[in-house]
Amino acid sequence: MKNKTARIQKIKDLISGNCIDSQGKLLSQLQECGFDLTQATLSRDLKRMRIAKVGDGDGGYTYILPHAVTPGVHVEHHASAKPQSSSPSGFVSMDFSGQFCVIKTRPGYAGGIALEIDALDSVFVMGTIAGDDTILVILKDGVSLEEITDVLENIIPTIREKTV
Amino acid sequence: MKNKTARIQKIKDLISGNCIDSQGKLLSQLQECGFDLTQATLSRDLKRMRIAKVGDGDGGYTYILPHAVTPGVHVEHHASAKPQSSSPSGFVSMDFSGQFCVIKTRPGYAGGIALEIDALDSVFVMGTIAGDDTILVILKDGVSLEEITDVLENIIPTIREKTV
DNA sequence: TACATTTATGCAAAATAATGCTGTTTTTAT
DNA sequence: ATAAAAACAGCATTATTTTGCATAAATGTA
Repeated sequence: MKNKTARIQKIKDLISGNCIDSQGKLLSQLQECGFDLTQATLSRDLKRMRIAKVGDGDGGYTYILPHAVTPGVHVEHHASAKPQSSSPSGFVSMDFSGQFCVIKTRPGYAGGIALEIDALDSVFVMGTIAGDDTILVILKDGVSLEEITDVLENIIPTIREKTV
Repeated sequence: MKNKTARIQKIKDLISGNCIDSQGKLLSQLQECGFDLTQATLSRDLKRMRIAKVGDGDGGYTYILPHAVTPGVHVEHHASAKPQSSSPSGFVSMDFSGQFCVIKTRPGYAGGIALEIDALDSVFVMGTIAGDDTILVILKDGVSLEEITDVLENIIPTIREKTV
């Protein structure tokens, strides 16, 4: 076996960092990084990792990391030091687009979580508006998904796993 | 064109209700339901809808809607269970601009209608926030008036006549 | 240690999915 | 209303992904 664990980690990095639209491309990048494998193995890795290829809304495709899938529990391999969700147990998912970010919560939690976001007093956030189970976060012009995720991660540690 | 809107809706129903692991199977089911299309068209539909195929954690694959299902109970909407076009009598008007769509309702109806919109689970809608007589629908970047109208028409048949 | 099991992989073939091109239908603009 | 543009969908073909089979590496067991 040729270091599967490191490979898996690298795949995650590549997927989340770049726009990859085929196993062939991903394979090349992995090989450039020194991993020695074939496309068949990669296909099996992706299957196990529940990584999927989806339309990117702009004519192409892109691979994405999984988000809470119904059957079973998703086990994070390198469990590591993620502080346990001390916070908003009401958080459900996050979606980003343009100048906004929409956070879905369990019914009734939106207001509370919005307050926490406001309290962060981030320069990236212009403001929030909360309903019962949805929060609209209005971002400063030009803020990226990466940036806002970094901010929100402070109160929702698991946010990266739930971002659509 | 052979009723694309209905087909799209049916695809969602099938995807969320069953475990489908290939376009071929999905195609068969659609055909059994009376839809006449080819695999090529289906492939394009899935791309536009951002539906993805992922490992199901049990040796197989399954197609999933882009919005992860809320952990816990997942209520499937069968065609029949669709919030009947009770033509929300509370609907008053719709206004569209940029990445938003504002729906005016009769006092007290906003929450209910927003729920119906959420239930559509449309790829075009990031979320909704409802007050007492107004619903703010946050759209995915780039969604057109035409697209969102098609979606909302499912629950508000008369929407085209009331769009500002 | 020696043997049985399980897990990983490569290879090549099979199965699936994506798309270029083209004729139509539907919209939009004039 | 008519022309021009955009959206759809089929067919055939190409590209990509998945998998059966066989082998090797790791793990478990007596």
